[in-house]
Parts: sequence; structure tokens; C-alpha cells
Amino acid sequence: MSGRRQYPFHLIEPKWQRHWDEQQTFRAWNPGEKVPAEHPFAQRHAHTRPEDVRKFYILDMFPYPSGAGLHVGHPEGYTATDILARYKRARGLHVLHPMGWDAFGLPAEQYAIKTGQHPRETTEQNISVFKRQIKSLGFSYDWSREVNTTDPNYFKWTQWIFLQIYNSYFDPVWNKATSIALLEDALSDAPRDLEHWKSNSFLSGIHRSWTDTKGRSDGWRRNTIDSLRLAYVSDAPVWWCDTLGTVLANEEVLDGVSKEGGHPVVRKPMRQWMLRITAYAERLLADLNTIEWSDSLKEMQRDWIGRSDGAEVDFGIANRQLPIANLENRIRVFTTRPDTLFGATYMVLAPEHRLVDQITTEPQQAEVEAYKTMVAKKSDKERTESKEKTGVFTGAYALNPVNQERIPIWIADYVLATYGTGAIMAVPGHDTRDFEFATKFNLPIVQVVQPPEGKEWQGYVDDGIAVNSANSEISLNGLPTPEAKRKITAWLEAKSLGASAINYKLRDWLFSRQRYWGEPFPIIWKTDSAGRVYHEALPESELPLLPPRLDDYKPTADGRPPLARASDWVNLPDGSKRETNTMPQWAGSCWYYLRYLDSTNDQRFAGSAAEKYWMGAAPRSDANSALTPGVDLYVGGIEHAVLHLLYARFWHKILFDLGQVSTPEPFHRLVNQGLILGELEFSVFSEEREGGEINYVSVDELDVTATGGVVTARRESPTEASQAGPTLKGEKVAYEQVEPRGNRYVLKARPDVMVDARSFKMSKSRGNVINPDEILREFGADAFRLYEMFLGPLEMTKPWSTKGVEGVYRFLGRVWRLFVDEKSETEFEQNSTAEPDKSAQFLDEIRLSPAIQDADPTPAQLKTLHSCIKKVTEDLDGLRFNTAISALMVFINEALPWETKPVKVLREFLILLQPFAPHVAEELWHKLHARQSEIRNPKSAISYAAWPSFDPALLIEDTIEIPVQVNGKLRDVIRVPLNVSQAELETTAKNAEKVKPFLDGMVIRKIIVVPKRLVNIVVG
RNA sequence: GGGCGCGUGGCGGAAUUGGCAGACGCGAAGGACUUAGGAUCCUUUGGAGAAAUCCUUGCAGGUUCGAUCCCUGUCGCGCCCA
Repeated sequence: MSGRRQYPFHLIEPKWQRHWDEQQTFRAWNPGEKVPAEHPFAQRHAHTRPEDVRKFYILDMFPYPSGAGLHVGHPEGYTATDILARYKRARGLHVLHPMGWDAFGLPAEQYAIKTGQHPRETTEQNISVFKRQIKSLGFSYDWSREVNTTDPNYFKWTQWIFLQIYNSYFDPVWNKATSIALLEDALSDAPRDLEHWKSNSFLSGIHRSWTDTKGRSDGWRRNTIDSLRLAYVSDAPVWWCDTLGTVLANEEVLDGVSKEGGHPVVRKPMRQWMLRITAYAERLLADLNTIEWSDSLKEMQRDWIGRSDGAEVDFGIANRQLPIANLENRIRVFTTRPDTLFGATYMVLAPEHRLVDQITTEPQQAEVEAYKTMVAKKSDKERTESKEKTGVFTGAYALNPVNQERIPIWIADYVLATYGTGAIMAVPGHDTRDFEFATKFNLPIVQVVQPPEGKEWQGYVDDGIAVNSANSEISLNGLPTPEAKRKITAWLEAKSLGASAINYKLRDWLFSRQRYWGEPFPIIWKTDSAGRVYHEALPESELPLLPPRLDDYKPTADGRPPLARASDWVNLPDGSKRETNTMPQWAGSCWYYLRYLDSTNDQRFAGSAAEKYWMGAAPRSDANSALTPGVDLYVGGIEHAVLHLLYARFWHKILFDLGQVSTPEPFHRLVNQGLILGELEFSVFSEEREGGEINYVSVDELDVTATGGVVTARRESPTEASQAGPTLKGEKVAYEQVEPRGNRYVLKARPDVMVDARSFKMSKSRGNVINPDEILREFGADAFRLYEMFLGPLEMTKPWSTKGVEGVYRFLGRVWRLFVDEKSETEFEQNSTAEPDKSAQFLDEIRLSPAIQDADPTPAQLKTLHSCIKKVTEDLDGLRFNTAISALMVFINEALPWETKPVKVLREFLILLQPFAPHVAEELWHKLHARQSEIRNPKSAISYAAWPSFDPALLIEDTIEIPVQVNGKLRDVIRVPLNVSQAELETTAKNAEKVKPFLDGMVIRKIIVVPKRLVNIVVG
């Protein structure tokens, strides 16, 4: 759309953005900092130290600054948090609202490989674009705290935290991360710190093993310690992508190809760094109950951690007549259904299980080998998702410990080496996958659970009553499943055949990447006198460890990481070598919210006082207001539901255990903003008839599906799928070519042809991405912010509509016209056209409307204002931005016709508007200042003006409208005095004009009166 | 297949969670101002009907004086897990 601007936002917005920058208006102050007297914070909180003002830490998920620039999805969350930040500031809180850049990552590196340009350069460029775009939206970030994960002053501390993790182990007795120094102490002949750990059975056990071990040595000690570290080395298979010449993380791989570009990937074992997140599984699970996240988000984390309670059971191997007590002669399984043990008719090992080679019989060898090779190419996901069960028999048999039956041992890819013990007892009667497998391979299926009446027992997996489950010592028969579980587990424990156990789906975190553009590990590799290679931490004094300069960012031809190319960097004078892997992108985002607290501190990742204050653990003079522990509100996309949010919680807990931070959880409250979809799109379907004629098909004759953004349809066939006919592909039609008809859209040219209408996720390939720059140019930042929030509830998925932006833009125009003098604005237009470079000066010459006066507001005006205050306040507290905005609109609609506009009323309205549309609010506030003596304090900034409170008394009217129903149907509305008696209300209701006819000739059975709400007359 | 969430005008969405369904905005129609306007202002706008009135919160039931809201079943959409 074009046409006249509603108001000169193009002058107003840059003007105030510059002002906020220059005045550092939104700077937050750390404990002990001196706030300059002229700063609006000091004006608002005079004679108060910053740390004595109640804090509010409101955080956005910082973006990865991609080359594509911002899209409209980013500012959705940022706008919501900014509105709240400004609101909380107005409420008198000390707001911390920072922004930064999650800038390590693959795209910059891929670009470097293609162009040779250093990733730092492209990263800087992308950041400057993002920063310009974000700044143009007028967010009240404290830019003095900006962080960049690729800045050496930042990743110095990422590396430092890694060292804290490296130098810790998880103590099972204390249930927390503990310094490796204690382990070292326990692994010595003369412990110095014995008093500290004497009562710890784990450490004293370690000490005993040290003193009891015969050939103990430095190497033995080192191995023991290294095997217990929270950061340890393992040889896990990783995804190698030949085309990209790099290794990819699990999350970067989908269905056997890379997410970026769709290149094939293969599994390859490599030496990797792992973080022992599994040690924290239980605490990560339990502490979810202490934080305010949505239930669905918590559920996703619980799913990911995947706790299951069951038992471990040992099966003997039948063809080796050896005692089961020997580890080598038994197969341990984990099961959540020990009650079905009598129904175990075969066993399945993961193809990678360490016993497979030992137990496989000669005739089966070739088949087993072939199967293992085939399986090695599949991902865990493919293995568990494949519908068709595969597997081979090993030739070996196991003994079921409850009935000594010989049961065959198979290998199959539906059992994963990494879950549980890598082996299962198969109970085909009561497990879906076992049932499918047994059916396919003709293995016996027996019933051990009785389902409720009317249900088939075969494949029944839920709880029931145990049957056919007894031996000479124990019987489960007749017991409900939970009791049967308890009884059999106790029996297994008594016989030393098993024990109750808890299993987690969560795996340790693969923490290294074969990449250039990431944090180098502060680790060096050495060789001891016996020729054994071992790792050692760099001293803190050598941090930050910078990556070397390279000309080629690709991995080496033999698959070593790109850092290996820098031999000067890798090889140290003493013969040791640097670690050449780098950390994953998640590392920097695991703790950035802590760096914001004190982003320029070069002594610590964040000063202790700042951490205690902003994370809410510091003692405060106002002790009775409970502080929120951690970040008060964290807003971001649901796509980080598990990985980032789990990793960050994990790191935070380690730092908490080590006494580095003061809260056990980082993010107290978390809200996910919903996806913004593209504009509504229309598709029409056609089929070619004989002779090449194109025939449009109306969608009411079709079954339409949309998968992956492609709309397809088939002719409806109510009888059989095979008659559905060919697939028709939707063809996009423009909005102008369709019109609504009933609840469908039809082609304008062919009203008998209905079309499909839906919105899609924005994507470059679809071409439906909205660029915020264009919206800003046409409507301004205030309108853009307002629209993003007006779209619908924050957490919902909602479609974008540029037409809708015009609606809120018009609203801002009405706000403007409520305040300014029409004549002076016309002059401004004319002058600006004549002398455009002086338009900023002309803007200052726009006068306020003469209707704005120092008059006392009328009761009606006060009511309009106060109902707006009430609604906006309550809605902001409930994060209901869309309805808060509609309340502002209602105010403007009511205020526009006022002949006299009292300053007091307009002033408070501007404070309400300010969080949403800060630029225009500042401009109008400034104009009010310039004229109105009562608020002529030149230091008064609207951003720090006190939020108005509403007076409920002003909202009460003398008379109220009461709807009157007859038999639950609305018949009339009566107006009665507020304090009307019930009897009087009933009489008035019965005599209401439109009610009477419905009472004629009827008997009134009952009158229901809901005070101040309604009257319902029940007749018969 | 399991779990969670959602179905309200032509569209985005409101509705104090059992009490006037459709706030606010878009779109549409009519009018005013205007050389003109896609700017602004005014009026109308869930459907049917001239009106009285009737119908209407995916569909079918139930509970209730009263259901968008609670219960049962069912269909559709979305997300997550398998």
C-alpha cells in the first residue's frame, strides 16, 4: 500500500533510538555501581542503591546471526519480552534485558570453505546486520552487556567452564559434582583431606581399591580418575558427511542425510569428548517440579530423559555349563516388566553386544556377520522406526532364570546397544515389538498376563493379572501387575539373579565436533614413559585458547579435524599435542545468560555479587518480597525444548554444585512463542482430460493433504482406496483471483470451483518469507511491534497478514491525531515537502491539539481511562498482549470525540502505550512536556514514569444492565440500580417488555438470580 | 500407535472459565469530504427473515434453570514421542 503516512514515524523512530543509545536509557546497574544522578534510573529510584531495587531478569533466546538476516519470527519473542521489560521498569523494578549472538556454527564455516573468507569476518558482518535490524525495532536492551560467543573474551570462560567440568567427577554419595582433587586425594597413600571424605563410602571405597591394588601406579590412578571425570573421552561412532567434509551432530542429521543440503552421512567410530549428563538424569528430572515451564515442555524433557523403572535380570548361557556368577557367562537384561519373566521365550541382543561373537555358533557365523554389517549403516532412529522386523539367530541358547527353559538367542536391530544393557528378554505375548518379531520368525508366544474381559491376550501390553507364572518356589498367578513386579523382583534379589533398576533413555552428551569454527578444547595430549597417551588440562592462565589461522577450513583428507592442519599450533615444544576437536555450538549457549550479568568481567565468568543479585539469591534490605530464583522470564522457540534447555540446565547444575552459581536452576519461568506462518495461500486443482483439455476440480470433491508444504489431492472414493485415482497437484492462485463463498473460497472466474486455503511455515524455498525491513519501511517499528503482538496469543501458531499491519498502523495514526493539532501537521507536511532536510526541525514544530487542556477529567473520561489501565495491567501480567492492545484501541475510539482532552488522562494513556509503541509514546510525551508545566521536569523519561494504578471505584456505575432469560433464552436486558434488591430485580425482570409475552399463560416455576449478572425465569 | 494441544463469522481472534457468544482488528457494503483517492470520517456487517422471531461455537449425545466452557462418543488439524 502507499499513500500518505499516518504519522511521521520515519523521523520519530530514529530520533528516539538515537536518544536512548546516547543516554544509555536502558542500562542496568550492577551492585556497587554508581548510577549517574541524571540517569532516569537514578531519578526514579533516588537515594536507593541499584542492588536494593527489586530485580527482574527477562531474557530472550539469543539468535544465530545467519546471512539471511532477521525474519518476522525473531521479533515475536523479542517484542513480547521488550513490552514486559518496559512494563516492569514502569512498575519500578530493576530490569535486566540483554541481547547477544550465538555466533559459532556450521554455516559460517561452510561459507568459509566455499569462499576462503574467515568465519570471523562473515560472522561480524552478519552480526552487524542483525544488530541494525534489532535496533531498528526499538528494543530496550542494555547493549553494554552484549555478548558474542565467538569473542575470545567470551569463550575464554566457555573454556574455563569446560575445565571445571573436566576437573570434576559426579559423586554418587553426595549426589553432586565434586572436585577431582578429592579423588586424587583418595587415590594416594597418605590422604591429606581424609576428614573431608572419610564418611563418604564412595571415596573411601576408591581409597580402599587404591591401597588394595597390587600393581598400582600413576597410570592406574590416571585411568581411574579419567574414567570418572564429568568430561571424558570415548570412541563413539559419529556421523561423517563426505560431501561436506565434516562430521555432523545427531541433530544435524535426518533420515540418513544432512539437514543442510541433504548429503548422505555414514557412521564412523572416532575418539570423542563426552559430558556425563546421565549422572544428572535424576536431578534434571526432579527439579522440573521446581520451575514454571509449560506442562508440554516439561513433558518433552521428561520424555527425553526417559526414566523407566524395572529390574535387571541375569540369564545364563545354556551351551556353556559354567556358573552364572561369572560375568562372562550371563546376559544381563533390563526390563520394565519383570512380572512377565515366565513369558520370555527368546532373547535378543543388540548386534553390537560384546557377547555376540563369543556365543555365535559356527553354522550361524556367516549370517550373523552379514547382518552386523548391514545394521552398522543404520541410525538408531531408522532401526527403531523400521516397521519390518529383521534379525538372525546366533545358534546359542540362554536359560530363563525362573523356569530354566532353554530359549534361543537372536540378534536384531530393534535392540540398541546404547539402551539399557543392550539385551532384552523377549516376551512376545505382551510386547508389541517382540510380538511382531516372534510372529515373523515363528518363535513361541505364551500368555502370562490376563487382560480385562473382552480383550485379546496376544499382544496385550498393559497391566492385568499374572497367569502361567509359577515355579516350585514362587507363584505370581492371580496377582495384579504392580504386585507381581514387586514379588518377582524381591525373589530375583533374594536369589541373586537380578535387582530392581532404573534406566534412562538419556545418553551422555557427545561434546566434540570436527570443525574449525568453534571453541578449541583447552586440552593437550601427552605420552607417558610407558608410551601411553593421556590428556591434560591447559592451565587457566593460558585461556583463552584461540583457534589457529587457517587457509583451508576443510578437514584433512584422512578425516582429521581442520585444526589438525595447523601443525605449528597443534605441536607444542615439549612434544605434546593440542586437542584438535572443537566444542559444539551448544557450548556457548549453555551459559550466556550468566555472562550478561557481568559481561566485561575479566576475573570471573561473572562477578559473584552480580550473579547473586540478578539470579535472585542476594540478601536484600526488603526481605519480605520473595525473589524469583534464576532468570525471571525466558522466552524462545519450542525448537530448543530439549537440547539447549537440557544442556544449559546441566551446566548450571554443575556450576551450582561447585559453588560457582547460587541457584540450582537457571530459568525459573519459560514461555515458548508460537510459530508465525506465512500469508494465507490458495491452491486450485485441475486434471487433464483426453484431448489435453484442462478441467478444474472443486476441492469438495477431493481429499486434500498438505505434507512438507506441498498440497496434493485425490478424488474422494468412499468405497476403496485403490479407486482413489491419480494424485492432483495444487497450483497456487493469487488472492485477487478468489472470493469467499460460505466457509470456502472459490475462483472468481469459476464460482463452482472451490479452492484450498491454508498457511504454511515461512521458508526461503516457498518464497513466503516476510522481511521485517520492508514492513518497517512502510509502517514503522511501532506498528510492526504492535502487529506482532496483536496477531494472537503469544504461544499460538498464527498466520501473518500484512493487511493486518495496516490495522494497527491506522490505530497509531489515530493516537497521533488525538494529540496533535491538525493545522500544524499540515504545515509540517508542506514544509517537509519543500525542505526535506529540515523535517526533523519541523517535527518539533508540530503543536499539540488545542483540545488538550489542564482540565479536570469528567467521570466518563476517568472511567474510560481506568478501565483501560485495568485491562492493560491485568493482560500484561497474564502475557495477553493481543487483548491489552485491543483495550488501548478501545480507549482511543472513545477518546477521539472528546472536545476537551485532559492532560492527566492523556499522560497516563501514553504510559500505558509506551511498552507497546515506545517511539510514538516518547514523541508525544515529549510534546506534552514542552507544553505542560506540571510535568516539565526535563529529566522525566516516559520509560521510567510510574505505571498508573486504577481505581476500581471509578469503574462502578450507579445502574447496571442485567440480561433476563426465560428458560435459559435471552429475552430482554433491563437496567437496574446497582444495589437493587432481589425482589425488586425479579419484579422488574418479570415486567420487562419483551419478557412478558413469554410468561403469558405459563406458570413460573423458579427464578434464578445471579447477583449483578442475570435473571433466568423458569416457566412451564 | 501413544501423549499433549486446538476446532468460534469471509479472515486473525475475544468471551471475567458455567451466566448477554462474536470485544478489538482485517476484509466487505453504503455514505460524507474531495478534481481524485487505495487517505480520513460516519453507518452497517455471524446466517435466514420485511418484521416478530428463529438458527448459530467441527459433529452426535449427556449433565444443568442455563454449556464455547463440564462429561461421553466421533471427525478434522497441529506438535511431540514411538
